[in-house]
Amino acid sequence: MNIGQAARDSGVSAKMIRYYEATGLIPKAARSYSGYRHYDERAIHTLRFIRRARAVGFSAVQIKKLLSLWQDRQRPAREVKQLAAEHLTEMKARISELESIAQALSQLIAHCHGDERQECPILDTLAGENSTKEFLEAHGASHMHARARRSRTK
Amino acid sequence: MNIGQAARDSGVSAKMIRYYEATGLIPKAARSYSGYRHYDERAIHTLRFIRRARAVGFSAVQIKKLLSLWQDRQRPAREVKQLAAEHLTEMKARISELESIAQALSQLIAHCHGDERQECPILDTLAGENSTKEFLEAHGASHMHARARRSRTK
DNA sequence: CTAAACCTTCCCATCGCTGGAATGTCAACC
DNA sequence: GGTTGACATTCCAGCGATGGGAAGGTTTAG
Repeated sequence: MNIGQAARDSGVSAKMIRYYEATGLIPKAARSYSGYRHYDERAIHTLRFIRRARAVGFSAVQIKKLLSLWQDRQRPAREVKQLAAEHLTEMKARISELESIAQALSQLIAHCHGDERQECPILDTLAGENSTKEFLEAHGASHMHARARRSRTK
Repeated sequence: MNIGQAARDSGVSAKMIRYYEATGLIPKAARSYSGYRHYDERAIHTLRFIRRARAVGFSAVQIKKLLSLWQDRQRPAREVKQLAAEHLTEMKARISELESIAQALSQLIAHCHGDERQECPILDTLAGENSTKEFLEAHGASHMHARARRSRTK
Protein backbone atom coordinates (compact mmCIF):
# COMPACT_ATOMS: atom_id res chain seq x y z
CA MET A 1 0.00 0.00 0.00
CA ASN A 2 1.31 3.44 -0.94
CA ILE A 3 1.50 6.43 1.32
CA GLY A 4 -1.69 8.04 0.01
CA GLN A 5 -3.77 5.02 0.81
CA ALA A 6 -2.07 4.64 4.16
CA ALA A 7 -2.95 8.27 4.88
CA ARG A 8 -6.59 7.71 3.98
CA ASP A 9 -6.76 4.51 6.00
CA SER A 10 -5.08 5.89 9.07
CA GLY A 11 -6.33 9.44 9.09
CA VAL A 12 -2.76 10.76 9.22
CA SER A 13 -1.73 12.93 6.29
CA ALA A 14 0.98 11.73 3.94
CA LYS A 15 3.01 14.74 4.97
CA MET A 16 2.85 13.75 8.58
CA ILE A 17 3.65 10.13 7.87
CA ARG A 18 6.88 11.23 6.20
CA TYR A 19 7.54 13.61 9.06
CA TYR A 20 7.03 10.89 11.66
CA GLU A 21 9.44 8.72 9.76
CA ALA A 22 12.02 11.48 9.48
CA THR A 23 11.85 12.23 13.19
CA GLY A 24 12.08 8.58 14.11
CA LEU A 25 8.62 8.21 15.60
CA ILE A 26 7.92 5.38 13.21
CA PRO A 27 10.50 3.12 11.54
CA LYS A 28 11.57 3.75 7.98
CA ALA A 29 9.06 2.35 5.59
CA ALA A 30 10.06 -0.29 3.07
CA ARG A 31 10.44 1.10 -0.43
CA SER A 32 9.40 -0.19 -3.78
CA TYR A 33 11.93 -0.48 -6.56
CA SER A 34 11.20 3.06 -7.64
CA GLY A 35 11.36 4.52 -4.18
CA TYR A 36 7.72 4.57 -3.17
CA ARG A 37 7.06 3.90 0.49
CA HIS A 38 5.08 0.80 1.22
CA TYR A 39 2.83 0.16 4.23
CA ASP A 40 1.17 -2.91 5.66
CA GLU A 41 -1.72 -3.31 8.08
CA ARG A 42 0.56 -3.21 11.06
CA ALA A 43 1.92 0.16 10.01
CA ILE A 44 -1.58 1.52 9.55
CA HIS A 45 -2.44 0.29 12.99
CA THR A 46 0.51 2.16 14.42
CA LEU A 47 -0.44 5.31 12.57
CA ARG A 48 -3.93 5.14 13.96
CA PHE A 49 -2.49 4.69 17.41
CA ILE A 50 -0.44 7.83 16.92
CA ARG A 51 -3.40 9.77 15.63
CA ARG A 52 -5.46 8.89 18.67
CA ALA A 53 -2.62 9.67 21.02
CA ARG A 54 -2.23 13.09 19.37
CA ALA A 55 -5.94 13.60 19.70
CA VAL A 56 -5.60 13.38 23.46
CA GLY A 57 -2.72 15.82 23.35
CA PHE A 58 0.31 13.61 23.83
CA SER A 59 3.52 15.10 22.45
CA ALA A 60 5.75 13.27 20.01
CA VAL A 61 8.12 12.35 22.82
CA GLN A 62 5.34 10.94 24.93
CA ILE A 63 3.93 9.06 21.99
CA LYS A 64 7.29 7.50 21.38
CA LYS A 65 7.23 6.16 24.93
CA LEU A 66 3.66 5.01 24.55
CA LEU A 67 4.53 3.18 21.37
CA SER A 68 7.36 1.34 23.00
CA LEU A 69 5.16 0.47 25.94
CA TRP A 70 2.54 -0.71 23.53
CA GLN A 71 4.99 -2.97 21.80
CA ASP A 72 6.36 -4.32 25.04
CA ARG A 73 4.12 -7.12 26.19
CA GLN A 74 5.86 -7.19 29.52
CA ARG A 75 5.20 -3.64 30.58
CA PRO A 76 3.05 -3.13 33.63
CA ALA A 77 -0.06 -0.99 33.18
CA ARG A 78 1.34 1.16 35.97
CA GLU A 79 3.92 2.71 33.67
CA VAL A 80 1.36 3.65 31.08
CA LYS A 81 -0.97 5.07 33.65
CA GLN A 82 1.80 7.13 35.14
CA LEU A 83 2.77 8.60 31.79
CA ALA A 84 -0.83 9.46 31.08
CA ALA A 85 -1.29 10.94 34.52
CA GLU A 86 1.72 13.20 34.08
CA HIS A 87 0.33 14.38 30.83
CA LEU A 88 -3.04 15.04 32.39
CA THR A 89 -1.38 17.07 35.12
CA GLU A 90 0.38 19.23 32.54
CA MET A 91 -2.83 19.71 30.65
CA LYS A 92 -4.65 20.76 33.74
CA ALA A 93 -1.91 23.25 34.51
CA ARG A 94 -2.25 24.75 31.06
CA ILE A 95 -5.97 24.92 31.46
CA SER A 96 -5.82 26.80 34.72
CA GLU A 97 -3.25 29.12 33.28
CA LEU A 98 -5.55 29.90 30.41
CA GLU A 99 -8.45 30.23 32.75
CA SER A 100 -6.76 32.77 34.92
CA ILE A 101 -5.89 34.78 31.84
CA ALA A 102 -9.43 34.54 30.56
CA GLN A 103 -10.61 35.59 33.97
CA ALA A 104 -8.40 38.65 33.95
CA LEU A 105 -9.53 39.48 30.48
CA SER A 106 -13.19 39.29 31.28
CA GLN A 107 -12.68 41.54 34.27
CA LEU A 108 -11.15 44.06 31.96
CA ILE A 109 -13.94 43.73 29.47
CA ALA A 110 -16.58 43.94 32.14
CA HIS A 111 -15.21 47.28 33.28
CA CYS A 112 -15.33 48.78 29.84
CA HIS A 113 -18.56 50.45 28.93
CA GLY A 114 -17.83 49.83 25.27
CA ASP A 115 -19.69 52.77 23.81
CA GLU A 116 -18.62 55.72 21.69
CA ARG A 117 -16.72 57.44 24.46
CA GLN A 118 -12.95 57.38 24.35
CA GLU A 119 -12.31 56.47 27.92
CA CYS A 120 -11.43 52.79 28.04
CA PRO A 121 -10.31 50.84 31.11
CA ILE A 122 -8.92 48.07 28.96
CA LEU A 123 -6.34 50.29 27.32
CA ASP A 124 -5.77 52.17 30.55
CA THR A 125 -4.95 48.99 32.35
CA LEU A 126 -2.65 47.76 29.62
CA ALA A 127 -0.95 51.13 29.72
CA GLY A 128 -0.59 50.81 33.48
CA GLU A 129 -2.48 53.99 34.04
CA ASN A 130 -5.00 53.04 36.62
CA SER A 131 -5.56 51.32 39.88
CA THR A 132 -6.11 47.93 38.37
CA LYS A 133 -2.64 47.94 37.03
CA GLU A 134 -1.09 45.57 39.49
CA PHE A 135 -3.90 43.25 38.78
CA LEU A 136 -2.32 42.23 35.55
CA GLU A 137 1.13 41.91 36.98
CA ALA A 138 -0.28 39.37 39.37
CA HIS A 139 -1.14 37.17 36.45
CA GLY A 140 2.33 36.10 35.58
CA ALA A 141 0.72 33.46 33.47
CA SER A 142 1.76 35.00 30.21
CA HIS A 143 3.86 32.11 29.15
CA MET A 144 1.64 29.82 27.34
CA HIS A 145 1.62 30.13 23.67
CA ALA A 146 -1.35 28.18 22.70
CA ARG A 147 -1.45 28.11 18.99
CA ALA A 148 -4.30 29.14 16.89
CA ARG A 149 -6.19 26.10 15.89
CA ARG A 150 -5.86 24.69 12.51
CA SER A 151 -9.16 23.92 10.97
CA ARG A 152 -9.23 20.26 10.23
CA THR A 153 -12.44 20.74 8.41
CA LYS A 154 -10.88 23.28 6.19
CA MET B 1 18.86 54.81 27.42
CA ASN B 2 20.34 51.67 25.83
CA ILE B 3 18.46 48.50 25.07
CA GLY B 4 19.60 46.67 28.18
CA GLN B 5 18.25 49.32 30.48
CA ALA B 6 15.08 49.54 28.45
CA ALA B 7 14.71 45.80 28.85
CA ARG B 8 15.12 46.00 32.60
CA ASP B 9 12.74 48.93 32.89
CA SER B 10 10.04 47.45 30.72
CA GLY B 11 10.31 43.80 31.58
CA VAL B 12 10.71 42.92 27.92
CA SER B 13 13.97 41.20 26.99
CA ALA B 14 16.44 42.97 24.70
CA LYS B 15 16.00 40.13 22.26
CA MET B 16 12.30 40.72 22.14
CA ILE B 17 12.65 44.45 21.79
CA ARG B 18 14.76 43.90 18.68
CA TYR B 19 12.31 41.31 17.49
CA TYR B 20 9.36 43.64 17.96
CA GLU B 21 11.21 46.28 16.03
CA ALA B 22 12.09 43.88 13.24
CA THR B 23 8.51 42.72 12.90
CA GLY B 24 7.17 46.25 12.93
CA LEU B 25 5.30 46.05 16.21
CA ILE B 26 7.24 49.03 17.47
CA PRO B 27 8.87 51.76 15.37
CA LYS B 28 12.58 51.65 14.63
CA ALA B 29 14.53 52.99 17.56
CA ALA B 30 16.81 55.97 17.15
CA ARG B 31 20.48 55.03 17.02
CA SER B 32 23.55 56.52 18.59
CA TYR B 33 26.54 57.38 16.43
CA SER B 34 27.92 53.90 16.87
CA GLY B 35 24.67 52.16 16.15
CA TYR B 36 23.30 51.54 19.63
CA ARG B 37 19.54 51.76 19.94
CA HIS B 38 18.25 54.51 22.15
CA TYR B 39 14.96 54.53 24.09
CA ASP B 40 13.01 57.21 25.89
CA GLU B 41 10.29 57.00 28.49
CA ARG B 42 7.60 56.86 25.89
CA ALA B 43 9.18 53.81 24.30
CA ILE B 44 9.42 52.10 27.68
CA HIS B 45 5.79 52.85 28.24
CA THR B 46 4.90 51.20 24.97
CA LEU B 47 7.00 48.17 25.80
CA ARG B 48 5.23 47.78 29.09
CA PHE B 49 1.93 48.04 27.30
CA ILE B 50 3.00 45.24 25.01
CA ARG B 51 4.17 43.10 27.88
CA ARG B 52 0.84 43.41 29.64
CA ALA B 53 -1.09 42.75 26.47
CA ARG B 54 0.95 39.57 25.91
CA ALA B 55 0.28 38.60 29.50
CA VAL B 56 -3.41 38.48 28.74
CA GLY B 57 -2.71 36.41 25.68
CA PHE B 58 -3.14 38.89 22.85
CA SER B 59 -1.30 37.93 19.68
CA ALA B 60 1.17 40.24 17.96
CA VAL B 61 -1.44 41.16 15.39
CA GLN B 62 -3.97 42.01 18.03
CA ILE B 63 -1.43 44.01 19.97
CA LYS B 64 -0.64 45.98 16.89
CA LYS B 65 -4.28 46.94 16.65
CA LEU B 66 -4.44 47.71 20.35
CA LEU B 67 -1.41 49.95 20.06
CA SER B 68 -2.92 51.92 17.26
CA LEU B 69 -6.18 52.23 19.15
CA TRP B 70 -4.20 53.34 22.16
CA GLN B 71 -2.47 56.02 20.18
CA ASP B 72 -5.67 57.18 18.54
CA ARG B 73 -7.36 59.56 20.89
CA GLN B 74 -10.47 59.50 18.76
CA ARG B 75 -11.18 55.81 18.96
CA PRO B 76 -14.35 54.74 20.69
CA ALA B 77 -14.00 52.31 23.60
CA ARG B 78 -16.37 50.09 21.64
CA GLU B 79 -13.64 49.06 19.23
CA VAL B 80 -11.27 48.10 21.97
CA LYS B 81 -13.90 46.18 23.81
CA GLN B 82 -14.84 44.32 20.68
CA LEU B 83 -11.25 43.31 19.98
CA ALA B 84 -10.86 42.12 23.55
CA ALA B 85 -14.14 40.27 23.43
CA GLU B 86 -13.13 38.44 20.28
CA HIS B 87 -9.93 37.42 21.92
CA LEU B 88 -11.78 36.22 24.99
CA THR B 89 -14.06 34.14 22.83
CA GLU B 90 -11.07 32.47 21.18
CA MET B 91 -9.50 31.80 24.53
CA LYS B 92 -12.66 30.25 25.85
CA ALA B 93 -12.85 28.04 22.80
CA ARG B 94 -9.30 26.85 23.39
CA ILE B 95 -10.07 26.22 27.00
CA SER B 96 -13.06 24.05 26.28
CA GLU B 97 -11.11 22.20 23.68
CA LEU B 98 -8.43 21.44 26.23
CA GLU B 99 -11.03 20.57 28.78
CA SER B 100 -12.70 18.03 26.59
CA ILE B 101 -9.35 16.46 25.89
CA ALA B 102 -8.47 16.41 29.57
CA GLN B 103 -11.85 14.90 30.23
CA ALA B 104 -11.25 12.12 27.74
CA LEU B 105 -7.84 11.51 29.19
CA SER B 106 -9.05 11.20 32.72
CA GLN B 107 -11.70 8.74 31.65
CA LEU B 108 -8.95 6.66 30.16
CA ILE B 109 -6.85 6.92 33.26
CA ALA B 110 -9.74 6.14 35.52
CA HIS B 111 -10.35 2.90 33.69
CA CYS B 112 -6.79 1.74 34.07
CA HIS B 113 -6.04 -0.21 37.23
CA GLY B 114 -2.43 0.87 37.00
CA ASP B 115 -0.83 -2.07 38.71
CA GLU B 116 1.72 -4.66 37.60
CA ARG B 117 -0.63 -6.42 35.24
CA GLN B 118 -0.12 -5.94 31.53
CA GLU B 119 -3.68 -5.34 30.58
CA CYS B 120 -4.11 -1.62 30.04
CA PRO B 121 -7.25 0.12 28.76
CA ILE B 122 -5.28 3.24 27.92
CA LEU B 123 -3.14 1.49 25.33
CA ASP B 124 -6.05 -0.62 24.21
CA THR B 125 -8.10 2.44 23.50
CA LEU B 126 -5.31 4.19 21.68
CA ALA B 127 -4.85 1.05 19.65
CA GLY B 128 -8.56 1.02 18.88
CA GLU B 129 -8.96 -2.41 20.38
CA ASN B 130 -11.89 -2.00 22.63
CA SER B 131 -15.36 -0.68 22.97
CA THR B 132 -14.31 2.77 24.07
CA LYS B 133 -12.59 3.30 20.79
CA GLU B 134 -15.13 5.54 19.19
CA PHE B 135 -15.01 7.62 22.27
CA LEU B 136 -11.74 9.11 21.19
CA GLU B 137 -12.83 9.67 17.65
CA ALA B 138 -15.62 11.77 19.02
CA HIS B 139 -13.11 14.16 20.44
CA GLY B 140 -11.99 15.73 17.23
CA ALA B 141 -10.42 18.41 19.36
CA SER B 142 -6.85 17.37 18.76
CA HIS B 143 -5.83 20.49 17.03
CA MET B 144 -4.61 22.84 19.58
CA HIS B 145 -0.95 22.91 20.11
CA ALA B 146 -0.54 24.77 23.29
CA ARG B 147 3.12 25.07 23.83
CA ALA B 148 5.00 24.02 26.85
CA ARG B 149 5.57 26.91 29.13
CA ARG B 150 8.83 28.65 29.28
CA SER B 151 10.10 29.41 32.71
CA ARG B 152 10.29 33.13 33.09
CA THR B 153 12.08 32.82 36.38
CA LYS B 154 15.24 31.46 35.16
C1' DC C 1 1.39 8.22 -26.29
C1' DT C 2 -0.46 11.14 -23.15
C1' DA C 3 -2.76 12.92 -19.23
C1' DA C 4 -3.97 12.40 -14.59
C1' DA C 5 -2.96 10.92 -10.35
C1' DC C 6 0.33 9.40 -7.84
C1' DC C 7 4.91 9.56 -5.55
C1' DT C 8 9.65 11.64 -4.28
C1' DT C 9 12.76 15.29 -1.97
C1' DC C 10 13.57 19.88 -0.52
C1' DC C 11 12.61 24.28 1.17
C1' DC C 12 9.57 27.85 3.28
C1' DA C 13 6.11 29.58 6.61
C1' DT C 14 3.63 29.51 10.87
C1' DC C 15 4.20 31.79 16.21
C1' DG C 16 6.75 33.87 19.83
C1' DC C 17 10.32 33.44 21.34
C1' DT C 18 15.47 31.72 23.01
C1' DG C 19 20.19 30.72 22.24
C1' DG C 20 24.55 31.35 20.31
C1' DA C 21 28.40 32.97 17.32
C1' DA C 22 31.15 36.55 15.57
C1' DT C 23 32.10 41.15 16.02
C1' DG C 24 31.99 46.07 17.56
C1' DT C 25 31.71 49.77 21.49
C1' DC C 26 32.15 51.88 25.80
C1' DA C 27 33.68 52.77 30.47
C1' DA C 28 36.79 51.98 34.07
C1' DC C 29 41.06 50.75 35.94
C1' DC C 30 46.33 50.07 35.96
C1' DG D 1 47.97 53.50 26.13
C1' DG D 2 46.30 48.89 26.91
C1' DT D 3 43.37 45.48 28.87
C1' DT D 4 39.24 43.80 30.69
C1' DG D 5 34.40 43.21 31.10
C1' DA D 6 29.96 44.56 30.35
C1' DC D 7 27.58 46.13 27.07
C1' DA D 8 25.86 46.42 22.05
C1' DT D 9 25.27 44.82 17.03
C1' DT D 10 23.81 41.37 13.25
C1' DC D 11 22.72 36.96 11.57
C1' DC D 12 21.48 32.20 11.87
C1' DA D 13 19.24 28.29 13.79
C1' DG D 14 15.84 25.83 16.46
C1' DC D 15 11.51 24.67 18.95
C1' DG D 16 6.53 21.59 17.48
C1' DA D 17 3.40 19.94 14.48
C1' DT D 18 1.86 20.86 10.58
C1' DG D 19 0.62 22.91 5.67
C1' DG D 20 2.02 24.60 1.14
C1' DG D 21 4.31 24.30 -2.89
C1' DA D 22 7.95 23.56 -6.40
C1' DA D 23 10.44 20.49 -9.38
C1' DG D 24 10.74 16.21 -10.76
C1' DG D 25 10.04 10.82 -11.31
C1' DT D 26 6.30 6.77 -11.61
C1' DT D 27 2.30 4.45 -12.50
C1' DT D 28 -1.99 3.62 -14.53
C1' DA D 29 -5.90 4.20 -17.43
C1' DG D 30 -7.63 5.66 -21.78
